[in-house]
Amino acid sequence: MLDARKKNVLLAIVQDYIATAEPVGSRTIARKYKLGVSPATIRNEMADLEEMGFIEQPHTSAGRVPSDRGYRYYVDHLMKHEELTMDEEKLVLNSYLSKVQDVGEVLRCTGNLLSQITNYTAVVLTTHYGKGRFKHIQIIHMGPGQAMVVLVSDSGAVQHRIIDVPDSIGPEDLDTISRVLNHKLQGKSIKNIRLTLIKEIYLELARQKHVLNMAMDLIRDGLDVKTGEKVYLGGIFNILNQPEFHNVEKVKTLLSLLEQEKELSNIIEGVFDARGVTVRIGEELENESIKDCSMVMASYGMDGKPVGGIGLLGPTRMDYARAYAVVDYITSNLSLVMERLLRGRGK
Amino acid sequence: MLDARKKNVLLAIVQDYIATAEPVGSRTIARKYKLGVSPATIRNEMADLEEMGFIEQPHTSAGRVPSDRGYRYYVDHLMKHEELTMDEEKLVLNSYLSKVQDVGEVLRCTGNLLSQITNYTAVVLTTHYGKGRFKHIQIIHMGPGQAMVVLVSDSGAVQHRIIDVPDSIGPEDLDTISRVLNHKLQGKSIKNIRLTLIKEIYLELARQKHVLNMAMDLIRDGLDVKTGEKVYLGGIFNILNQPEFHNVEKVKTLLSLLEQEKELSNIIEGVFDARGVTVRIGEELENESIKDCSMVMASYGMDGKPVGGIGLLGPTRMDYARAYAVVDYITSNLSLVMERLLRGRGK
DNA sequence: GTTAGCACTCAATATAATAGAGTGCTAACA
DNA sequence: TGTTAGCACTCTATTATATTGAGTGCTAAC
Repeated sequence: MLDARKKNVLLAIVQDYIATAEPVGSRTIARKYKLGVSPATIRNEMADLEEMGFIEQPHTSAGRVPSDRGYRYYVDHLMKHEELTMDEEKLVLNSYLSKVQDVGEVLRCTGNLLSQITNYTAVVLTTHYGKGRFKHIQIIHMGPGQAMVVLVSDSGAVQHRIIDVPDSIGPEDLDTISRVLNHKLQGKSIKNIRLTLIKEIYLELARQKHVLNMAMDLIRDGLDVKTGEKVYLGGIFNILNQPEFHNVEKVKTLLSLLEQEKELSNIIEGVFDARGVTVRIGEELENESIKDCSMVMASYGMDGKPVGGIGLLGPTRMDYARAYAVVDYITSNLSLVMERLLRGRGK
Repeated sequence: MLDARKKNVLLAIVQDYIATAEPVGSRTIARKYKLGVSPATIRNEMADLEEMGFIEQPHTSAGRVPSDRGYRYYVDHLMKHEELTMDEEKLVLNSYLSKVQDVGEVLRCTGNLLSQITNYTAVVLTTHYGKGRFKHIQIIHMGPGQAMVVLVSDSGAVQHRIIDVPDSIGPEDLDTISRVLNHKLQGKSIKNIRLTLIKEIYLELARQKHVLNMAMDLIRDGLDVKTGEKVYLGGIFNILNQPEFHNVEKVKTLLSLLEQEKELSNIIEGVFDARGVTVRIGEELENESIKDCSMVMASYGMDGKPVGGIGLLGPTRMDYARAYAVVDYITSNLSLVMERLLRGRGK
């Protein structure tokens, strides 16, 4: 599709623009990238590349800038895949070693790591709660009339909630209910708990009438967990270091997007089914307010099933090779950490 | 200290500047605020006020702008206290009614409310975990070799953590340990748990040797909770709507502060002991990067004891009267919500 | 003590001039 | 036929220069 020299010119333009954020002229390319031809020749090639839609000109007397399509071609065909430095890998491993207490903490830490290493804004997403499967429930008696429900899903999400209980119900009753629920709910999809189980619970607990009502209430209200995903952000203000965001209006539209977690999770969920790292460039993100941005994303998970995703958000001019390497390295480690966390060291 | 007319002039300057963000000239005051005197007279008063340090001039041919000291005088002596509109109060109450499941959720919601109503950036802080007192612990058996520790403090914070346990320990053993710990730790300060209890636990469980080691490990590692406060932010990007932040450099220093949770919590913790709403203006915040900002803060709590604080961050030119009213209204409601949440409806 | 009047200051805006980077095209060259 | 030197042209960015206008401080009169 593109002959070797055109590829080289495009590569030079993309690399130079990523590095300098200045439109790239023919002379610069000839000087810096030694393609063995004169600026005039390069100008001809550039005219062709522009006609094909890979680069564009901000105005007549400026150099060329890659278009979304140009970046896409770069990512798909020209980009050299990088690796992290030893130091960076060590940083990641150490962070994970010291934070393996709690899923939320691990994800927050992941967001910070991502942004710290890359200087881009990081987005970390946990999967929709309702998609998980039931793992364990425990109702803990905390005092007269008060109890706490703790619900754990196989994706590692833990929900807790304080509820009121009739004074007549003691710790043993709560244990009974817990046991029955655990038995009945094993492996069920959390989203469907309410629908499927009312009858069964009824039969099981019919003999202990005073406990029954409580259990029913619990299923109706207590398990009505918030089903939203959770989004962790890291390095929000990193984006301000990019020259394309020296204008406050742009920053505003971007930040207001970052506050709408719904939008973000839609974008990232779109790549859950993809293998490995996915890059969405500019308009490919299909969102007006970040049409000048790109996102490098991947999902993490257990046993090959995704339970969440991470993404790096930067200008379309971002360093894709580096972002790609970082996202790749971190997702695979994150998946390991999650498995260890949810299954215990032995397994 | 200031005669009535000077007060009126100062009030006019502060109000006008808060409303317009433009330096206020003598003519504007005479026209808009009908003090019954001519611009020339006002100029004389302004010269006095400037000499006293209440106002300053950005440059010779500009109007006057309140100084930190001017705002301070305004807040202490001139400000009229406002109330929220019915609609706003309703909004707050409704939000709280629908979110009373979980402390974290309530605080996140509070951050959003604050920023939504005021258009300033909201900071919501929970108290230092170690300062709370032990309320309940439960070790839940989740499968062979795996258990979850749930720790609740009287300030409502809940910590959960998955731990490995020896395969030889079954659910009943975990119950035993839970029971002993609950008994021994009742009401103790969480920070001191480790120091005070090792001996006692030892005596209590000496007979059940196989459980003892596990309990010891738990005390040593499992209860070593993260002691940091938690900070919830709302409406970070609201600050961008203020004309004083049209310059990206300022935004950057501010946002980088907002990412340092430590700094923020120090500021807010400083007002935990104060009754009611506290206002810190500009340099009073003692932090270089927000010397052009002010914060309106208050603590919320139970039984008069603070368990956290909230704050509104805006430019020194912020609308103190309104921020004051909002912070006041929301802290008192938040305190109620927290009490209800942690004690159950009846009490 | 108050006020009108006026010269003065200084940022902000508008206007013009200049420099410089980069292009596209043409014509000559290998 | 592909490559290249040369050159006129375009357009932004920068700098220099006027112009405007809000607002002041001071003085002198009321």
